[in-house]
Parts: sequence; structure tokens; C-alpha cells
Amino acid sequence: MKQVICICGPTASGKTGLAVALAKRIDAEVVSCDSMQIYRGMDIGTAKPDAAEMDGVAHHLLDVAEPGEDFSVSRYVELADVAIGDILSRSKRALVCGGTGLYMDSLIQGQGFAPPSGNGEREYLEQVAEKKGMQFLYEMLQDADPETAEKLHISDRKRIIRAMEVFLITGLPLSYHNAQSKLKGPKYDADWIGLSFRDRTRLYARVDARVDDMMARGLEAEVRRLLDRGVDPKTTALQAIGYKELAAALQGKCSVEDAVEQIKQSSRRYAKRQLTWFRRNEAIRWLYADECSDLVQAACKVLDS
RNA sequence: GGGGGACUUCCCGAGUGGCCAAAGGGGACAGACUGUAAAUCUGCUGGCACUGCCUUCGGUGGUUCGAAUCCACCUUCCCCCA
Repeated sequence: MKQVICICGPTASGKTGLAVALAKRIDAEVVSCDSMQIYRGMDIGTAKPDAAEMDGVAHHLLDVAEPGEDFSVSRYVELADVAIGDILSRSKRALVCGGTGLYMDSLIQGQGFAPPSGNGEREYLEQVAEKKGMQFLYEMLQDADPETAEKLHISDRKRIIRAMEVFLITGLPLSYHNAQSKLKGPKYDADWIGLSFRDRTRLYARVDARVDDMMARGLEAEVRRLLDRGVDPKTTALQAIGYKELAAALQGKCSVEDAVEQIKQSSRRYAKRQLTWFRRNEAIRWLYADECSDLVQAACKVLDS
């Protein structure tokens, strides 16, 4: 099985720096695993590494889509598979690094995804939800896929719609697809390294400081550029933290100062959610930046063990 | 110096005699998550020996069977007149 290294953890924990340093040490290339760094023109707010930070280490899966373009986990997995294949074919090691847990897990597990709709199934389901209400839609799912329905809360509109969509498109329940996918087992043999802080307040302080830094480096102008270019504020890319808040400020909905506070808070909560996601992965060997003086060495130790 | 107003659980903020450990919102914390994921959804938030008890609504002292709610005085803050 193909061998990869995964570096994950909450935002602002220092993943990028560790990945670059480790890559240089073990002759690896980095495969970014970040749902927002894929967009071109979104650099400051996504903390996308620049040439200096990359320090000569090749990075993949950055700038592969236009803001406004549809993107998804399955597309990410496709592209990342290609990138990893390419890296390994050149006898280098692949270092998957990022904070988008769903993308990373899907990639490593080789998660199969139901085919795209295309026939208006989602639109139809949106309408059902609108006109008949969630209770009705939820009952539809209970009939179609009781197993999934049981796991979902009735307020979980997005997932209920998706589960029903899969059923309408394939005629089979989502739970069945997932079970099938699981049977195949993981696609990669991954060494998992998690990077975090033992003291959460330290992590949050870093998050806040980084937001101030982003503002100092021109995040506001970056957001304005996207809006001027005609990128729809409702698009997925502009739902990114830092972008949605400043877009609102630029549209006069709040002050820039308020937006900045909002960004810090959203970022902290995001970090918290990432921690929740990764914590359930028992394969992760955690490194704590606030109690480890040489993270690269610690990471190498994990890889050797 | 005189007059008026405010002080509620981490924050904002409801509550004007029992149905109040105290609405609602925020934050924090915890969890979920499989083609929008930096998105979306859920739970929880005084203490405990927890179908009950204890401590809490600026402080002290009263009234009352019973007070966050009424009275007196005091602290702090705000506004107005001087």
C-alpha cells in the first residue's frame, strides 16, 4: 500500500512550518489538505504559504480552483491521488498537511462518493424542504434510509437532503454506500502526526495574533479584490473565515473592527471543531508545540517508531 | 450640594411577592459530521449525597407564611440641575 505522512491539527498550530521543515529533512513534497487554500487569489486569509515559507519544498493542491468554482471533497481526493502518485513515482515521500479533516480522512480511507446528481434531485429536495417542511423530508429519509435517518437530527437539513439525494440518484441508501466503501479499507498507509497546543489559551492567542497579522498584511484589500472581480459573496469560497466577515463589512453591514473581532472568534471556534474532528482518530500521534522544543525531531521520532 | 436612574448567574439581557437556579441571546465547553466542511448540525452551562437539598440576583438590615421582585440605609456607576 502507498505510504504517506499526514500532518493535521487546528488552525494556527504551526502545521505549515513543521511540514516544510520535515519535508526538507526527509526529502518529501507537501500535499496541502485545505478546503480554502485551493482557491486562487485567496492567500492572506487562508494563510497559504508563500515562496519564502515553502522554502523550496514543492507544494501541491494549492491554487487549483477559482473562487466561485464548484469544488468538493471528491474532487479534492481525485486531485490529491494524482499528486501523491506523481510524488511517489519520483521516489519522494508525500506529506499530506492541512486542517480539513473531512478531506484528509476521505483521501486516506479512499472514501467512495455517490455519483453527481445533475437531474435536479437536490433542487427538488430543497423545494420539498421549503414547502412541506423538515418533518416531511425527514420522514422520507426514514423510509428510504432508516439507518442514516437515525443518526441525523431533524434540524440537520443539509445532511438529510444529501442522504435523500444519494438515494434518489442511486436507488441505494447512503448508509449502504458508506458501508461498501468501508469494506474496501483504507487506500493509503498513513503515519499520522497531530500538531496542537496542550494549553488551549495559547492556541487561541496565536489564532488572534495571526488574524491581526493578516489584517496588517492586507486581508481587507484581498477581499475587496475578490468582490470587485465579481465573485459572488454567497459562494463557498467567500464563506471562508475572514472573507465572509470582511465582505459584510465592505458591504457596510458592520465596521471593520467588528469584523476583525468576529474573525478571531470564528477562527477560535473553528480550531475547536478541528480538534473535535481529529481527536477521534486514534492513529494520530500528537505533538504539542508548547511543550516541545524541536518539533521536527519529535516528528521524525514518530515516523521511525 | 440637590434631583433622577441603574446594579441579575462568564457577558448581554428578561424577570416587580410564590409557577425562579431564574426566559432569550452570546461566549465557553462537549459532541456529530463522508460531494457546499473555514460549511452545517446537536448537547450542555451555580453546587451537591441530583424526582430532593444547598448557595445565588451590588451590601446590610427589615416587612412577609414566602423576596431577584416591597421598605430603609449604605457602596459603586450613569444622567440632569447647581
